[in-house]
Amino acid sequence: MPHPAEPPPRGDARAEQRRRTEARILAAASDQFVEAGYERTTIRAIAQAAGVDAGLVMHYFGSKLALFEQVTKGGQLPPAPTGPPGQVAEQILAQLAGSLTTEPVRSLAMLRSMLTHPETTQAFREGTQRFRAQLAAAIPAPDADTRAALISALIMGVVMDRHLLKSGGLDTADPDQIIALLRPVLRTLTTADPPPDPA
Amino acid sequence: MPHPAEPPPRGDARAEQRRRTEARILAAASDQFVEAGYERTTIRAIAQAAGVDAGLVMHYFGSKLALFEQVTKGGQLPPAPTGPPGQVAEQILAQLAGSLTTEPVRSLAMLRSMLTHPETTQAFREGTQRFRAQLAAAIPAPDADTRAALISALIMGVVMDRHLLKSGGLDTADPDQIIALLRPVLRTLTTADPPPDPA
DNA sequence: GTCTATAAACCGATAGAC
DNA sequence: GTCTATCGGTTTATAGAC
Repeated sequence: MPHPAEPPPRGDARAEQRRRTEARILAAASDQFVEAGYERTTIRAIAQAAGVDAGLVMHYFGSKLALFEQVTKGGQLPPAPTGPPGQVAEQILAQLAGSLTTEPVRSLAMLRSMLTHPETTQAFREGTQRFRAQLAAAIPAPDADTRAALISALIMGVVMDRHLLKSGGLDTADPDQIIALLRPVLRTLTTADPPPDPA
Repeated sequence: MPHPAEPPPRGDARAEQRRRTEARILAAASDQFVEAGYERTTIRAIAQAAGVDAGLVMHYFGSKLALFEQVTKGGQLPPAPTGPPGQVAEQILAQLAGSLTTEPVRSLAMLRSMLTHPETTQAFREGTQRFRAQLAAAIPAPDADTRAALISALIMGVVMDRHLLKSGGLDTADPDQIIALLRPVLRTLTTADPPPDPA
């Protein structure tokens, strides 16, 4: 990834240095926010972890909230589960399988502060609403809304337990086993009829 | 103290007055902790909501942490899902039905601060582990541990979305509808293997 | 570009008056 | 039993030196 938008003119050591320290601060901030949440994370701790001064962090990002929003920017729920009704379950399972192995840092930062930081609560709420709406549209059932809400809550609980709570249940389990156990569950929730009647 | 939990003998207006204000403070603290979590809740705000001074709150409960522990004391997950393997699903559904309607204040206070307050994280972790162990013992399957962990995560996600996140999905849904939709899900997770899907 | 010094606000907790 | 006054610590954020 050479230069995405603004290619630094050749030999501009200043801008390059700034870009590096800024990235280092951002990485340190991500770790802290994911680990301790918004309130308990301090600018001082971020600066220390990044090897710089606290004033510099403020000078780059303006405020603690702005830095947090930079970290969580784009950390929404996965795009969309649109598709043919029969394949919705498999699409969700594929997305979840990815979430179980590779940790989406932005999403984890949002998840951690979801319950205690008002702005994050609202952001997550809106993301969940969009996710549910699209998912419900792909479920052919009169109570599709509630089904989509349950699937959303299930995914949230699973990801949260595995990556944040680490209670010893899902964080040590095999992802393939989790997916295999959730397959019939998601089939049940995404299809209308409980009795197996393939006609 | 001769009578710790006993009602004041008779005519002891002082003790009665104290008991009342103490209960008022405790109620205000519960509200604040459930609503805003441990970090954002302040002793001053609790005192103001209770109509007393901040110093009095400290004088009664000693510290903010002690007050929080008083609020969350006994706010664990429901006791135990022991029983015959065929009835485990129904027992869980019955417990969950109760959690959906009547709000367990102590549990909600724990849930709110579960991700951001270290002591609460640990307490919830231990409670979850006990719950999972007992549940897994009642599931006749080689991967009972993972099944129990998924059920635990599902319950957590559902209760959290309904009472805390209030994203508009499960908080507005009918409890009976939620239970009905989760019945086949829990049957699937608590029984080893229904006959493979009809092809 | 980076750091030092400091301002301004808020917190939990303590001591003591009434 | 309840409240006033205050201490000591931590926080974000700002202003300016190097």
